[in-house]
Amino acid sequence: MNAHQPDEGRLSEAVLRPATANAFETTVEQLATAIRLGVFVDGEQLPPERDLAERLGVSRNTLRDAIAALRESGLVETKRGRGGGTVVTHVPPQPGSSPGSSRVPPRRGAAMADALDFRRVVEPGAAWLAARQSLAGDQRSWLVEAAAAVRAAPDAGTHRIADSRFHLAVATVSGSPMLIESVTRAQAALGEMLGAIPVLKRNIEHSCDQHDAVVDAILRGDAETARAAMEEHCDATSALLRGLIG
Amino acid sequence: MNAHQPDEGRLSEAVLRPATANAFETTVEQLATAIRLGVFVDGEQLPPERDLAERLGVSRNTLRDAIAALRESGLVETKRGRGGGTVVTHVPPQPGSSPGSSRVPPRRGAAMADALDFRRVVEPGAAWLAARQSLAGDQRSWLVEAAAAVRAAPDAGTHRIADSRFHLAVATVSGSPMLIESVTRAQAALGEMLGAIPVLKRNIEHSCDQHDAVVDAILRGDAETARAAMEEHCDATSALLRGLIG
DNA sequence: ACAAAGGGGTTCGGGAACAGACCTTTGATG
DNA sequence: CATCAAAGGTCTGTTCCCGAACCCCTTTGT
Repeated sequence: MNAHQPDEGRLSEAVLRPATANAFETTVEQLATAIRLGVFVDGEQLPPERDLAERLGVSRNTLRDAIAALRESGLVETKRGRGGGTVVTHVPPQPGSSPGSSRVPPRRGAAMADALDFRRVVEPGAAWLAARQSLAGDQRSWLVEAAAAVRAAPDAGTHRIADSRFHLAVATVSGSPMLIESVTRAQAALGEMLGAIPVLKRNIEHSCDQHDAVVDAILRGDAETARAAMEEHCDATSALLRGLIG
Repeated sequence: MNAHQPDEGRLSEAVLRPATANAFETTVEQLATAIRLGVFVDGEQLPPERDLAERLGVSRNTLRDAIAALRESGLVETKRGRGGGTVVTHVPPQPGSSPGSSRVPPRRGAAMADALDFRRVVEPGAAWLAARQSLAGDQRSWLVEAAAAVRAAPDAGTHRIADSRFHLAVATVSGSPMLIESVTRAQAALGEMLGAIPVLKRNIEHSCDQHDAVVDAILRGDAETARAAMEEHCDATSALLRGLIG
């Protein structure tokens, strides 16, 4: 109300964030996201509970509850005894099988737009930064393989996971933990919607070409081109998604 | 170890984040950061405890403990009764008064580099996005005033706060909550170090000119120029900071 | 056959956070 | 001057979560 400081409440509203939800839900969310993004692939996975709990900064008890929840959702299965453990049994759903695409949650529209904008900033940023790093040999081949895996994906579900893995790989080789987390959050936020994109052969091929362009530029150390290529890529999927929402 | 999936552990290591610290510390950190970044200016501030607690997603009890901690650090003072409340009493420290600049924490080097990289991505991104929004009149004047306030700052401490406020303002008008949070985190991570930059008149003037360039481009809706200007600005302070570390 | 080891499964006490009601101070208002 | 309302201050029962020890299952190696 004071003309001298017209921004009085705005900054505090924008900056003060609602902190953290409870540990159990956070853990479930985190693991479920990791699985859906393909951080853990199908088959035998997941570190022992004691290790995983420590890495997630959560007690083993809480972690176990979270795993139990995942088990009841059919995402994982658990076996006891030596050599046992929790394995991922997630077959990604094929889009189109559940034609609920038109059921756009009323309130989520803003969140979607936010995630798209955010992604459009951080993913090209990660590509740019990655291109400026001097990458080790295994990192270089990792990128190439990740891009190839997307192209080789036989069906829509596999494609979705391979795509996430590619984007996370780019973020990871950028070497900035804060950027990695940001890309993860963007991917997680978009995950559901990206799975709803109708999978046309043309779109996929185009997308793969863009991946290759990104990898190529990163390997050449051409940061500006890497960023531009990733921007193009984000804009393309962004356009598809916005079309779905209307 | 498996040649077929050489990235096995890498992604999970990169993606699984250590979750949350305890609520009390988080709240203290959040409020202290907000104050040091100038979200709450000197004089009378801070919403009533009940409101603030709700906005931070924390119980009033915990919030009160946090405020008590701030009070003992001399950041705020509290008055009871109607019209009372908690007011900010923070005079930002003048750099150079404590010549501990050379005491670079041994382990923090990596975190610093991370924050600088991250900022170099998200701040220009925010400027870019802000330029693409159709801004309301009060938002436009807010930007102009924020930039002017930096120029008008009489001393180093005031300058520091005005600078944060400017960058947060840019992020805010970008309209993306996820970006706002990212910029906040970057500013918070760099806050201490930025305060250690020797304040040469030349640097400050240059910095202000860059601010103006950013605002100008945003107001003109020239996204690419806005981003380029902000990149230049980030690179400039980045160079100064890296010089301090060696 | 047996023991060792590497996993998951279970239990329990203590401490942190929460929700919500209630008390106290103090400026404003009639 | 009396009263009210808007703040901070206090108390209590409950829920969540952690830490750590302990138990049980299964494979592997001798």
